[in-house]
This record gives sequence, structure tokens and C-alpha cells, in this order.
Amino acid sequence: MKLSSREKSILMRVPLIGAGDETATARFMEALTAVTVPPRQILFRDGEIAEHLFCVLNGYVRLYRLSKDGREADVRICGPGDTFNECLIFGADRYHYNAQAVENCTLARFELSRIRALIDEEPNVAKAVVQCLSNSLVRTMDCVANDRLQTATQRVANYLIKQGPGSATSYSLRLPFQKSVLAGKLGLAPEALSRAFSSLRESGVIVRGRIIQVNDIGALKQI
Amino acid sequence: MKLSSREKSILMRVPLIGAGDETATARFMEALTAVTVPPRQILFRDGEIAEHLFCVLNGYVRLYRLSKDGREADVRICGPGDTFNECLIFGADRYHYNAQAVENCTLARFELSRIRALIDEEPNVAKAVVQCLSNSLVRTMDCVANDRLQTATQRVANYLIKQGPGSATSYSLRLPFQKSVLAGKLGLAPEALSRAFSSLRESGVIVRGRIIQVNDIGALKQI
DNA sequence: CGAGCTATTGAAGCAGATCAACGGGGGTGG
DNA sequence: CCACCCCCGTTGATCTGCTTCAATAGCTCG
Repeated sequence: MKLSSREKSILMRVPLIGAGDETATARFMEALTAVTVPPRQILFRDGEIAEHLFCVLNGYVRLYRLSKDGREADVRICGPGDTFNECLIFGADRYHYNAQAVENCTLARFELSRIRALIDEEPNVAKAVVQCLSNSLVRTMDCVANDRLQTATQRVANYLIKQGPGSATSYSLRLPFQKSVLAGKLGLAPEALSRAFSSLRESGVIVRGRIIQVNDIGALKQI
Repeated sequence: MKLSSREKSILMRVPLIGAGDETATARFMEALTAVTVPPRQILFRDGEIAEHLFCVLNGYVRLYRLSKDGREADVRICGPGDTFNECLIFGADRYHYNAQAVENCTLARFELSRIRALIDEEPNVAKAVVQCLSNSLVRTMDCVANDRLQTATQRVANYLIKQGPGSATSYSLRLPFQKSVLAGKLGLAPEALSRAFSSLRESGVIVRGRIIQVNDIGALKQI
């Protein structure tokens, strides 16, 4: 399968792939298999033998775990440019979560064994892996802390701030996925997300479909 | 400061240090500074420039974050043999959490810059770092999932199962720290931990001080 | 234009946090 | 060694926030 130029440029910007020298990047590019998956397709399941590292090129993928009674909890939502399963390169030999495409997705898939071989030849790749893992770890720790410290409304406000341009006191953004996905990402039931949005209305947040208008970042930061 | 033989043997068993060849291990041993800290001492604070990687030799260290209103949430409890701050080797240049000694602690401290230099010379150390980070990441993701899926009682039962010998249907164990620390580790208020223990009584869990008697693992696993 | 899914809103239930009071155990000082 | 005291842990009561269930409204896509 052939990659579009957009997809190639995403890959080149992924830290893991574009960070090393040209030969390392080339080795990555020749090792990948492009796959497309329909909405709700399961990529792999918790407990299966781990075979692949993935990079999302298009669409979104949910990484989630199941409780004994069948409830689901997302541990991460991956979008274009995100890689996942770096923790399996020199870690456990089985997946530690389920992965499901949220919508139509295209992904780059790499065999873990080839990545391992590549690392042995290119020490810089190991550094890039360390960087990826460090970022993932920090973000996941943030997630634990936020879950334990913040209310639903605060989590949503936080999300809007992080997505914002950083400058500008007001802006609008379009959610890249359904609200139910955002709810899962924030560890909320969809209803709780909806209520959080409506309680943010009095802080100048206007929601219409996937479009969210933020009128006053300062107000959000104070919540 | 001089290390006891117990402390040396802990260090040798730490994956990061003992995994590589002998020269790498020796480099670690000569790079370390041993420090002892009194209870409640802060090792570093969130946002400060990151300087050190740590390995706990004795006692326990809390890694935690603060909310804007001053509440604390633990992201990890580190005991003898645990290392922390690997995520700063090739990651951010500032700490992402506070670290506080829970009791009298002895720690091995390494300058991050020396670890970086060591990695450049010994590629195997990079692999060990990847392994450490992978384990941390998986455990932290477990934490997110458990926080979102499990009740207080389930989390405590889970902890007792993980600490158990794995074999034997009944056993007793001694908590290595105060109950309030365990509560924080599990993301609970101390009162909630207490209530969880008393609701586990009917599943054959008997608590007397720090000693916990588990009569029926099977019953715990079903909760 | 209609069918089915997504999102919102209301009402009820529950889990855990918080506040307050009490009991007990361990450590310290006498 | 004993006694005291402080702090940890427990228990009860209340409160808040989120989930769950249910019904309705709005989108989107055939």
C-alpha cells in the first residue's frame, strides 16, 4: 500500500522516526507496513502476544482496558503523529491494553523485532525511544494526578487550555473526534462531559456541535 | 558517605545499574552520591531544574503533585530498589512532581549529566533505561485504568493480591509503610482505606496494626 | 426524508471526600 | 520501666460529584 505525501510528512515528523540520521529514518520507512482499518476495528487485545509498534497517520485510536465486569477505561487516545507500543520494544512480550480504531484510520505498523534489530545498529534510535517513553510516562503521570485532583469541569477546562493556541485570550477550536471519545479520554461518562460543558458556559465557553468557542482563557485557568 | 553491604547489593540488583556489563556498573557506582534524609524532607519540587536521578536504598519516597488549592496526589511510592527520574534523562529539563521522604531514607543520587555521558559510551545502558521506562509506563497506565475501573475495596484487594506470595491460598504480610501512605498510593483518603479494610473483613482479611492476614486469596480475586 | 446513532437534560443512587470525635499504640521523657 | 502524650487510625455523619438510568432532541448518513 502506498502512502500519501501527507502521511509521509507526518512520519518524518514523528520523533522516533525523524530524530536519527537519514539511514535510520530510511530503515524505518522500509520496515513499515501501512494498514487501514474501519471504525470500531480492534487492532489487538490485552494479553495477546505483542508483535507491532504503531504510528497513527490518520484518524484516532483508543487504547483501553477492561474491568472484570466488562466496563472500559481509556488509558490513551492516539491521533496523527502519535506512536504507541514503544513500551513493548524492551518490555513485556504481551500487550497491556486493547486498541480500537475510533473511526476510519490509516496506520504505519512496524514489527517489534525489526525495531529491536535497528536499535542494535543505530544507538541514536534508542535515545529516541527513551524520549518517546519519557514523554508518554510524564503525560500518563499527569493523567493520574489530574484524575485524582481535578473535577470534571476542571479537566475539561484544562483540555481546552492545552488545545488552545497559547497566545490569544479567545479562540475557537474544532474537536478532532466525537465527544464520547473526549469523555473517555478525560475519564468521564459522556453525560458528565456534557454537564461540564454547560457549567463552563458561564465562563464564556460556547459549544455548538464539534465547534467550541473559548472567550476568556483567564476564566478557564481560574477554575 | 559509605554504603552498607545491604545497600550495595540492592544497587547491584537494580535493572538500570546491574544490567549492563561490569564497566557500566562500575561507572554507576563511582558516579553515585549517597544521601540520607529525615522524615518529611523534600528532595525536590515540581518545576525546579532537574539535576538528579535517584535510587532508593532504604525507606520510602513519595512522588506527588499539588493542585492549585494545595491538595496532594501521589503519583508513585518508591521503595528500596526503585529508581525515579529516568524520564528526565532525555526528556524535560524540569521535575514534573515533588519528592518527599516518608521516613528516614538513604538514597543513591546520580547527576543526570553523568548518566547521559555514560549512555553515549555504553549503548547497553540505553536499553536498560528503555526497560525501566517501559515498566514505569505500564505500571502508571495500570494505575490510570485501576483508578477509573475499580472501587476502593477492589484496589485494596488488588494490592493484597499483588503483594502476596502468589502461591499459597492464605498468608500474612506486614505493610512496609504507614496506612496513610498506602491510602495515598491507591488514590484514597485514609478513611476510605480504613473502610475498605473493614469491608474486606468478610472476605477473610484481618488487620492488626501493620500486619495483614489474608485467609482466602480466591475471595479477594472475586471482588 | 427517515433511521439510527450522538448528545443533552433530568432524576435517582452511590461512592468517596470531608469534617468531627474518639480510641489506641508507639515513642519519648522522666 | 512506667507514664504520658501525640499522632495514627478508626468510626460515624454529612456532603459533593459522578455514574447510571431514562427520555428527548439533534446530527449525520444512507
